[in-house]
Amino acid sequence: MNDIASATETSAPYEPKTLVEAAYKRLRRDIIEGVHPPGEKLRVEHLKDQYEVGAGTLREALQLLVTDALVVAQGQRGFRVAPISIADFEDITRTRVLLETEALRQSLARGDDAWEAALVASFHRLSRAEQKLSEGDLDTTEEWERRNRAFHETLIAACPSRWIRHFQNILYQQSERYRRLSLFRQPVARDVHAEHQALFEAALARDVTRATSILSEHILRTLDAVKRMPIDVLNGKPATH
Amino acid sequence: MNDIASATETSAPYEPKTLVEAAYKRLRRDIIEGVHPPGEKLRVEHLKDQYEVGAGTLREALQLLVTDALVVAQGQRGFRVAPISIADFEDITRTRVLLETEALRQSLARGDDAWEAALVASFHRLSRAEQKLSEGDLDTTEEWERRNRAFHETLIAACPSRWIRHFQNILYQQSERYRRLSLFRQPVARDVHAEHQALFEAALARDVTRATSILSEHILRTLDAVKRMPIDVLNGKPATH
DNA sequence: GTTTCCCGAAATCTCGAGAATTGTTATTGA
DNA sequence: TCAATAACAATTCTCGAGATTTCGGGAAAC
Repeated sequence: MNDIASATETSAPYEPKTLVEAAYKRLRRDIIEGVHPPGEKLRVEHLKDQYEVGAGTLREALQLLVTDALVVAQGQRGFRVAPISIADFEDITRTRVLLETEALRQSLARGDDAWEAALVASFHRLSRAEQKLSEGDLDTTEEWERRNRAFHETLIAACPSRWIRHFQNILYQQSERYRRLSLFRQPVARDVHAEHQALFEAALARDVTRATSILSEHILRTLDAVKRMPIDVLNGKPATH
Repeated sequence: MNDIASATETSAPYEPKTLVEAAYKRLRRDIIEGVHPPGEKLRVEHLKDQYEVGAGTLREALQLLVTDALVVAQGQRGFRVAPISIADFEDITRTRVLLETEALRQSLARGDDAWEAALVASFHRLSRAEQKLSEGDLDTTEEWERRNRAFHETLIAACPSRWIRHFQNILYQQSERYRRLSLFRQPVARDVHAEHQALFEAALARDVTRATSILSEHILRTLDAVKRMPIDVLNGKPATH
């Protein structure tokens, strides 16, 4: 089978069988979480010690990250963490709406009983995490991340288009980076659970118009949060400065 | 600036400054043109001689091709030319319609005088090539390829979304591979020029509905051609067998 | 006749060192 | 004091060789 985006696939707990992939995953995580802030120069000589691999191996991992547009390679001047900007995030968000609503449309048209069951299950898991979060248990933030992503993935899981899902994965990854970088300023806020609940019910009812409408606004709402980001973050400074 | 897709950008005559990029470009071309048929195993040891680079260098070039989904990397079992299938091409085509019509919509809404001028120019160049082609001059096929792509790129050039254009580039590349592989059976056919003419006029008139409609059908029509491909091509055999 | 196991060959993956390019600093001259 | 040039240092890019893993054929066992 033509397994597009095996590199960015996250649904299956894929076990990295090579050092390149292992380094790739660790690097990707560190970039998304802001350990390597936007614009930072990624020197191979320094990073190969930190990630405990050879120089050539790390280079390949960096090339893979260019795929996800998390790293940019400049001619003969090495690698750099992809810069960020409000315009870019706006682009990401609007394109995400375009793709994700189409995916949802197709998913609602094709989803069978098994899909419905999976949706109920993942919504339940997400609800539990959101409940704990609202009770002040901040340790579950990490877990909520995963369940949130899982819920959104399940929503469009019945979409038969591998390409749409592939592109959607890349964009989700990108927006996640922006969201992480803006988190410390805009903690959780919003009644996200209510939005998820409405989305879930509309999906189960196969109300395409309503579901896509809710999903659009759900995604677009994150735009405001990021637009209020402090400027120094956009310039690639570390979040703590 | 966040230069997404520097690897797949083709509009600017980007000069490869590193051996990796040079090998990447040559390999990509050979894969699209069918020199390396779908499913073929890409052995580093053999290819490094053919492309006159080191083993590590070629590995990096192959990793870059994974980005474009022209090559798939399997765990510890090396690289392979991405397989093809009718289902995959159908997916590619429909997703292309989704993205390219949206891009055209935005482009028509934003295109200024300079864009109009560029569109007139590229359409003129394309028309000339199509005229020569209809006169039986088969040497211009290569040139027609470029001008056809240029025309379609100019159409959506005023679309401000880098991400949509990025994804569109990838999909265009993919569909080009399918088209090349099916060429020997379905040479040129269709009155492509008439379609281009109608598309051009609708775009100049800023008739969004008409333009997107024509573009959709224009893209979808290639589906039929590929669906009539001989089966052995789909199985990854060389086109000459 | 079919399956299983084992071993050799081939290919992949990984690493460190050398050549080429870029960015910086110091020196010279006006 | 400032601009231009030249040498230096740092980093990137490239290459070939060694360790690990996978693939294929053949013999033995059931």
